[in-house]
Amino acid sequence: MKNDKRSVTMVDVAREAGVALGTVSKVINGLPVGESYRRKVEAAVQKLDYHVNPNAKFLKSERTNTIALILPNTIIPFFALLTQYVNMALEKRGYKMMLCFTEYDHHREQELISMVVQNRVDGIIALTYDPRLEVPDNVPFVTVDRFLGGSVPCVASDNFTGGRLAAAKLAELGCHRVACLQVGSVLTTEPNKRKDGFVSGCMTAGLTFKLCNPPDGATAEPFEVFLRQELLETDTPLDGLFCSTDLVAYQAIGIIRSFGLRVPEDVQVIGFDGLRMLGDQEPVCSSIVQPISELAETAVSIVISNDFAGLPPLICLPVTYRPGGTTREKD
Amino acid sequence: MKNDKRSVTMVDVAREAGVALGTVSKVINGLPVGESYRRKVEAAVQKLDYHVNPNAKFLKSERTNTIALILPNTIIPFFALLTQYVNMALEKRGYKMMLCFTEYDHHREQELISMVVQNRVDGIIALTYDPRLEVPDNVPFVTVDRFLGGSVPCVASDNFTGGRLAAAKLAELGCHRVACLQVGSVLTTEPNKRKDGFVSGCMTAGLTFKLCNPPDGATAEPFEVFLRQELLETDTPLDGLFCSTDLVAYQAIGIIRSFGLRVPEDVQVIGFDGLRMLGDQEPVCSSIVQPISELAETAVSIVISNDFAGLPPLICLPVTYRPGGTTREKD
DNA sequence: TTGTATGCGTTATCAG
DNA sequence: CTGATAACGCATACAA
Repeated sequence: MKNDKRSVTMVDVAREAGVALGTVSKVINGLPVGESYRRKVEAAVQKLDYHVNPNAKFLKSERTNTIALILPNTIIPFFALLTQYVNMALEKRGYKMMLCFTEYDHHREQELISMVVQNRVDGIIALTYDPRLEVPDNVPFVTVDRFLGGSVPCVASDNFTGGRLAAAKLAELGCHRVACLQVGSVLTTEPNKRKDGFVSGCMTAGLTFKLCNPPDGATAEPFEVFLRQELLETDTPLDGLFCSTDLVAYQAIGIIRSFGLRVPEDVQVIGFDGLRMLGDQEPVCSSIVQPISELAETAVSIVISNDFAGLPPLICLPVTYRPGGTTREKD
Repeated sequence: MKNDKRSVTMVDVAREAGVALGTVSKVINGLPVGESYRRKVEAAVQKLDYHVNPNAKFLKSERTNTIALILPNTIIPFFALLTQYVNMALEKRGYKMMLCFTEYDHHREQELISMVVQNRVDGIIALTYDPRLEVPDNVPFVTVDRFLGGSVPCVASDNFTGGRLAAAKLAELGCHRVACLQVGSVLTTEPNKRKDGFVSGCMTAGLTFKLCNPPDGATAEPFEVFLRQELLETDTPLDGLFCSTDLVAYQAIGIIRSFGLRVPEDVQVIGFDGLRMLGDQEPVCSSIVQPISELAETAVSIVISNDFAGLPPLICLPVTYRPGGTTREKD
């Protein structure tokens, strides 16, 4: 792999081709130029293995062809997938991605935004947790799953409909007494609507339902208490469960089985996300699948278009249901 | 969040502070400057909210403060973790990460290397699969888990010792007839040494062992055939299993249980990687844990130092054993 | 249509 | 120690 230490510039190409600097620039940028000149330049470019220096280019244009993606981490599968798809969507459009991890730290969220703005990114896609996040007004900014106000476009799955769908499915699968498990969130993030949709769906389907919505904190303790109460210490035990996240579903299933009950025979469980074990193995559970790829595509195409004019403040993408072994499907 | 459209430059700062451009530059870069001048400049910087334009800076310095990380994807947990830790290690040192996904495509691997070189990255960290990968000779290049030849530093876990450790553990835990499951790889990647270490460990511990090393291809079919043979259709069934990857272990455990056998009661299983379910839940299995964070730190510090002189071609980092519910620990 | 000259924001070189 | 001034590589008005 060759690549001269002293990088070759347009001047070198111009000299080699025997034309002027400006002509080379035009050829490179696809502007009209005499055919014979074009050929000479192209030959020289080939010969010298010339490539434009992005720094110099962007110094003039004030653009960097870089979009920042800000999210908590990449350990959580949903974030990992989002990262991957955003990267692909950007690459397809000739953009680079600047990846930033917040680790759920509100302060870092704000710092990182300043940082990437200073780095002159052309846009920001963010999945943050600070309800009072200050958003730059001079660089395109779109959020994923966080509605920060009318002026900041938010791309999200149709969480409400997803919740309704889960309720409808549980009813269809023969459940009568169901519950919704959701990790708290004082702030009104979009995913919170899953619960609301579920409630709505239960009412439509005539299902008896309970809610368990402990405040934040990663422990599964409150779920265990709730499930013990509603599965063991009652004579009308639950037979269906909707969890606001596949991760919650995973924990819940563990708890249920530790009680000696079976999933899906005794309790059917539907999660939300559509994750797979270890990334690409079997589904974690029956789940409302988020269209992560489309979320990424949409978010990217919005930041890049930079046309926030006729845009609805909240763009909802459709979700689908996928059986995953924790429900009793008919067939 | 304010940020003037027309970005403020050093010239503005100089004018505001009433000093010369060069002086501002020195203050910004921490070069010696008269105390009174420094103060004036700093005040002006504050007042104008000035930030250096990285493009302009790097245009001169021919550096970008960016390191490329090239790997298959971020869906596989090991890659996701590596991405995260590399990012952190880079950020700590004031570098940015340019993330590139190969999707295991040899051609893309090569293309991406060219691409990032053209983008003037200051170094490359790569986890690739093309045995004949062409490595640029003008930009620092270090691999993870792939030994490409003496001149390219490779950072890897101590796979051999890990394999030995697994064998020793299985022996210690009372196994007598064990086997090693490894997904093939014609190429001699570092992880292949896990099997070699395991063999060595078995000999040391006096364990009877078998190997199952099907060629590539993601299907678990060959493992099922092998396990059926060695668990059901023999009168000296295995009682211990070492899998070259937690993912393989996960598949194997599924197969074993589908036979009606129990893990760890009937068969103890040790994997390799130290992954956790859904990113941060309980361990996938008892496993030889890779020090992913240290791998990242090491790789980063090497590319950045750019001092490949006295460097051993292969840097092995120590692994540890961690019980994860698929072995019968004493306590 | 092609070539020339200038500027983008910094750093670095040299005179003061 | 400070302050002009010349690059850096490219784009682009403007002149030829």
